[in-house]
Amino acid sequence: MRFEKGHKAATRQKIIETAAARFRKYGIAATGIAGLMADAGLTHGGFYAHFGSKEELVREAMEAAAITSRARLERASGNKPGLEVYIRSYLRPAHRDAPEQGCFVAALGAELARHEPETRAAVSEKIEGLLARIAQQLPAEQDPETRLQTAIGIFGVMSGTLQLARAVSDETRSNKILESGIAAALKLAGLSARGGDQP
Amino acid sequence: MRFEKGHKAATRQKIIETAAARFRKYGIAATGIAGLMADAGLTHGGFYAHFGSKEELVREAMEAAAITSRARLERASGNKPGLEVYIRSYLRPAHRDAPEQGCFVAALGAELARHEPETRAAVSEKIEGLLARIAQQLPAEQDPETRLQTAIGIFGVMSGTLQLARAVSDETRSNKILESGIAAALKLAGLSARGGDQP
DNA sequence: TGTACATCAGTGAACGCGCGTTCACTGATGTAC
DNA sequence: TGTACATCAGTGAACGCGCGTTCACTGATGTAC
Repeated sequence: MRFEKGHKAATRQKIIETAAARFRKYGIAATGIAGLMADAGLTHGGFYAHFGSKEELVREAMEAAAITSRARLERASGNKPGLEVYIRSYLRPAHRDAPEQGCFVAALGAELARHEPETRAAVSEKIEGLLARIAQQLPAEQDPETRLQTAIGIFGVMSGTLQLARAVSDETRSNKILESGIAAALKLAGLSARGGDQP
Repeated sequence: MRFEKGHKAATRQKIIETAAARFRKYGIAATGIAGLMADAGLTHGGFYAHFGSKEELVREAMEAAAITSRARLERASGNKPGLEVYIRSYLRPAHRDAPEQGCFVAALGAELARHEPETRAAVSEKIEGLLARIAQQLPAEQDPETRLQTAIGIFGVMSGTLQLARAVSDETRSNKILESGIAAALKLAGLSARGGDQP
């Protein structure tokens, strides 16, 4: 072969990662195959040697993006107050300003809900996994059902306020939204929202 | 004139309302002018007699959609526990299943964040107005700043969990997400989350 | 009251463009002899 | 060690299609005489 072993797999991975970034930055419908492939340093014709369709790439890219989200949470849970670190990291201005490297739910949630059942199923699975992982970070004395319910509220407020912060154009007001999101998420998690008035 | 007085204004309104529905249902990028005009019972050529560009229609349609959101809140605040009625109405399965008539933030939040500054400014204004109105429903003893912060958390969890509920394909799990969203929003609002254990 | 003309909301063909997808081809390398 | 051939990841022209936008035209009505 004229390419070293593993070359094709590496190219495929490159395309997936480029797509995961572009989809989150510009939206899926607004991202074309040709531009995407050019971004990955290739021409558009080669695309179908790697994927059966754009939709198949969407699925792969969302799985890749979900790994990032999972890593973000796992990095945070190394610390003692893992959930608080995760919440604060998620609602940082840096995350708001870099959707291409950020949470795929906040960047594409509404758009993914309109995709094919197969794509939605794959996305659902990733979301449920993330929610379960957040639930694991909650105090163990609560029953699993309650913890999952709390986790849903926490993640809902996180992705919801991140989107609000991205939609609002004035930066000061946007920062205020992020702060309010942190306060709300911490309150739901039963963590101090005001810097130490609870143990 | 060969059309009765007010005919053009009525047509314009028809286009705006059709667009407001289609944008929320299919997304803005995925909605074409021709299909939109056909839906409104017209041909595509007439579009530019009413609007300077698609982007201008987006702005108009979002303002129309915001009026719906505002009406939903105002209808709820006629009742005594207005905010609770609003929260429960927002997180109903019927709202999840009919994005075309629902909240434009949950349906298009992430996509709107990618539009032109002029559009974003118009959308921001609507969002801030909605947040202020929610804040007004909160107990008056709190200072305005705190109430706004709480309102942001409440609306964040509402739109965030509605989107999660739309993204997750299994209906049972989706309903559970809505329930969890209600519980979280009520908790943030200081209202009973478990059916009456607070006054 | 009856005809001629002005108005203008809406029509539909056409514009250049980018979309997702297909396919015959290229050309650098590995293998066979 | 040197040549001939097979491999196959990537190329780029081409497909039909729908996009946003433009524009010459239609035709029903209101107004002028």
